[in-house]
Amino acid sequence: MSDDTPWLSEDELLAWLHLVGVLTTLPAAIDAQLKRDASVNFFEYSILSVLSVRPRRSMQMATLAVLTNGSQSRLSHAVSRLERAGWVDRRQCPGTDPRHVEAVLTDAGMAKVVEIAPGHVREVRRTVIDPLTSEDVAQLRTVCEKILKATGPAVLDTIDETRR
Amino acid sequence: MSDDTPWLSEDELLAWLHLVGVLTTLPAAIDAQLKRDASVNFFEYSILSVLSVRPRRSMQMATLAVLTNGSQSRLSHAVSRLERAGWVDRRQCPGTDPRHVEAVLTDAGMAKVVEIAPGHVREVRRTVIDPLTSEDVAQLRTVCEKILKATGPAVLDTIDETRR
DNA sequence: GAACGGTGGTTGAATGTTCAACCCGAGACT
DNA sequence: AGTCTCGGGTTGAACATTCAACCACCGTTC
Repeated sequence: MSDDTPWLSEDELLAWLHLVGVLTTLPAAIDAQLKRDASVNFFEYSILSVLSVRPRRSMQMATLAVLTNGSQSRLSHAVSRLERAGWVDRRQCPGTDPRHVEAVLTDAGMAKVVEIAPGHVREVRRTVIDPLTSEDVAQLRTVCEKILKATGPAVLDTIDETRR
Repeated sequence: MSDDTPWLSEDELLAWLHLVGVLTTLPAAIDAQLKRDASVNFFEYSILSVLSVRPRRSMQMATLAVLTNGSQSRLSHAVSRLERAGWVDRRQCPGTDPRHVEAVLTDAGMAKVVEIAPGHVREVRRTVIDPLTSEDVAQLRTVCEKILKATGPAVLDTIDETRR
C-alpha cells in the first residue's frame, strides 16, 4: 500500500470533527434518557422494540442480532439481562432444529415498551429531528446511506427489510 | 409533560435508522483499524494526536479531557494505559498548583503518532470522505452542527478552539 | 486561624462489550 | 456406521467505561 494518502482539507477536517462530536455526544444523550427514565440502554431498547412489532412478538436470536446491529455474544448477554428483568423469555424455535432459540417478548416487556417509547421518540426528536429542516433530514439520510455502503453494507439491507 | 409527542414520519424514521446504522458501524470501523494496526482505540489515538500538535507536546488533564470529549475519569484511566506503554508521561504542571497535572507526549509517543496517523486518515477517507461529494461534506458539517447544538453545545466551542 | 465549598485528579468497584473458546446438533462425505 | 465441517448459541475471562467516593489543595468567609 503506497502512502500517498493526503491529509484532510480544511473543509473535510471540519466536517470530520463535527461528525466525531455527534458520534460521541448523540449516543450518550440517547442512552442517558433511556437509562434515566427506563433503566435500559439503547441496545436493550432496540431488542424490545424490534420484538414488539413482530407477529408473535418473537424472533430467532441470530436474525435478531443482525437487526439490532450487534454480535451474537452481545445479544446473548443482553437477552440474559432482559430475561432476568422479566421482559423477554427464551424458548426453542418451534418447528426447527432444537439448537435454534428465539427470544419472545413477555406481557410485562410489551407494557414496558409501550411505556417508554414516547420518551425515547421525544429525545430523538429533540436531538436530531427538530433541529433539522426536512431538507436536512433527507440529506442526512442519503449521506448516511453513502457512508454505510463503506462501513456496513449489510445494515442497508436490514433497514429496508424491516420497512417492508 | 404532556404526551403529545407524535411518532416519526416515514422520512424521519428512515433518516433516523440510517443514522443509527452509522452511529454503530462507523466507530466500530475506525476503532477496528486502529486496534488492528496500532493497538489503540480511537479515544487513545485522540489523546496522542492532540498532544502531538501542542507546543510543548503537553496539556493539562482537565482541558485535555474536554478536547477529547471524555470524562476526567476516562482520561485518567486511558493516560495510565498510554503511560504504561511508554507513549506519554505525567508530570506536574510547571508554575501552577501542585495538584495540576499535565500529560506529555514522549519521543516514543511522537514516533507512534507519526507512524499510525496515515493509516487512520486513510480509514477516515475510505469510510466518510471518499463516498461523499464535496457538497455532501459541507452539508454533513452543517447538519452535525445543528445536532451538536442540541446534544453537546460545548463541543462546538472546543472545535473552533482547536482550529484557531 | 479554623471551617467551608469548589476544583483537579485519582481510585476501585460495578457494568457492559469484546474476544476466544466451547458445546451441540445437522448435514455431507467415506 | 464414523468423522468432518459448519452454523447457532452460550460462557467466562479480559478489557474499557461509568459511577461514586475520595484525596489534596486553593480561596473564601467567619
